[in-house]
Amino acid sequence: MNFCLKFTSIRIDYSFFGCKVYHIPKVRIAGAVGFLEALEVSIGDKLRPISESFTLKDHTFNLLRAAILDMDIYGPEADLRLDERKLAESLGISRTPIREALARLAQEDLVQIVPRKGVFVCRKTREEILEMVVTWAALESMAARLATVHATDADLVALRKFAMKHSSDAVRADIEEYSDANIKFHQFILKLSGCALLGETAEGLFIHMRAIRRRAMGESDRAQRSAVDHMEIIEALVARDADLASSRVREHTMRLHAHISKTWARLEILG
Amino acid sequence: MNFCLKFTSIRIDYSFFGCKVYHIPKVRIAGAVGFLEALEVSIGDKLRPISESFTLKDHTFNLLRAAILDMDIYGPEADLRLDERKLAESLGISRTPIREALARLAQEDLVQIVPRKGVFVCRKTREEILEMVVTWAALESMAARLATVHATDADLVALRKFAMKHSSDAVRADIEEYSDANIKFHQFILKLSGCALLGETAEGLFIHMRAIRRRAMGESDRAQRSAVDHMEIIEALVARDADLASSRVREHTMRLHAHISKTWARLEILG
DNA sequence: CTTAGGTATGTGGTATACCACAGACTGTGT
DNA sequence: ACACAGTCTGTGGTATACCACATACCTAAG
Repeated sequence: MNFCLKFTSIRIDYSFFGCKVYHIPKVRIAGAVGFLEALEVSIGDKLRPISESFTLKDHTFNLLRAAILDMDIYGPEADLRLDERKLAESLGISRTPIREALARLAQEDLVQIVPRKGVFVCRKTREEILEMVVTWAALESMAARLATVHATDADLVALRKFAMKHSSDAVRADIEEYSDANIKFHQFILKLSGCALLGETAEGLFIHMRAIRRRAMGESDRAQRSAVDHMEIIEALVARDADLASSRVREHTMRLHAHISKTWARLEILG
Repeated sequence: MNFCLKFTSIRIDYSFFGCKVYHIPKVRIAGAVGFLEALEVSIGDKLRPISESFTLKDHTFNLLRAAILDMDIYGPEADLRLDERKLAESLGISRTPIREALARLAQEDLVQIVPRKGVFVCRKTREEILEMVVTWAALESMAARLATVHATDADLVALRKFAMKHSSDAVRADIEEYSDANIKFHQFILKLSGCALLGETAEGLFIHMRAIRRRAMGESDRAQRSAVDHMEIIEALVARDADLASSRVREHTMRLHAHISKTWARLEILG
């Protein structure tokens, strides 16, 4: 009934190190391992600076985030409820770090916290998804513009190589694979812009997109068209034509917008 | 020495309602006021649904956020340290809601939490600021493009009216005032796009921009030029020329980029 | 005088106890 | 049979205690 992530407990018994196992001795874990190694090699030699400041809060955040993105949010009767106590039990930790992780997830609009009611995974509406695509288009078209100035010839060769390798996937492979390559292509362009923030901001959108890609990107003719689009974008980049690259990227992404706009209706009823 | 926000305690003694004051009875506050009013008017008449689900966590988040944005982060010896316990004492609440608020602030990149060290207000580097401007330009140029389709004639009249009202400010008024009007103008365009997410994403950037505007936008010739730019942008919108509006917005914002790029150097040494 | 090592203190991290509220349930009176 | 009120249970919200780590300070050996 309740939401249940398939976590295996991350609590480990480190009592053989002689330290009291009141709660998980975080940094001690890496530290202890390093110590044991050090006994057999020269001390102070290969002691990496220790995994920097691992905290349950951050770990839980990443875990939950991945789990939420992985689950099928839009299933007709997906359980969107998150139970703090059950999560705490599953992970073998207390509620505190979980609550802080949830607070961060809420800030990312991945979950909604309703006081005294519960924590719920956010399901995006059609309109919100369309707006995400628009925003994505905005970011990436700027990225393409910058890439015409910032990217090296070698960068563009690599990009073309990547695109060609996966263009064949578009016709044969399954949607999942195509979608992955597709997103990677776009991330590539964002990276070539030389503006990290563009990529990071877009990443925040991709995360949500991934959850719905199976439902919105599934037609092979789109994949074909997409491959052509990609090549044309690369041409514009190679030509160092900022306006052309920018508009081609924008139009390419807005085609996805139009596609979702048309096909999402049938999905809405599932909610 | 330590960071100290000038909070007045928000703990109030509600014991006269006969309820145990173990911790702050949140909703009860609004509820109790409503109750007293109800004694004098007809019961059940004007009882607004009560401020929905007020939580200390959210309140603290907003408080801290406002306080951080208000402080002069870039002062030569600004105290960037936040002490959880001191904040808790100042606000008259426990650390728990504060920590959750801080977790959210960290997610927004407003503060950085260093395990076992402390939580520090984030100071942006020149490069990060420049990237924010680029991203802002990306969002707003797309917004302008959409606005040429989505905005009504009445909207554009209102926009022109707003811009003209404040163009006079540009020459006489102080930078603070000009900057406020300037940001509002840009928010206006983002709103006219009809795409809320564009505005929200940009808002996340403006928040950081506000903190540095005093140091980056302070030259009157820029203000003059800015007013002209704004008018030209409006013309393009009125002409419903998507490409022109888009590029004018982009170039306008990128002029700020160039300006900061040139003038920020002297500020860097303050850090 | 310098410095390694120990100690005291303060910080954020975590666990835990308890609270108020929401909702379901149940029993009783009509 | 129904309506209503009381209770029971489960949820997130909050406060608090205690932990491990980081740091500054102090002490004693060189």
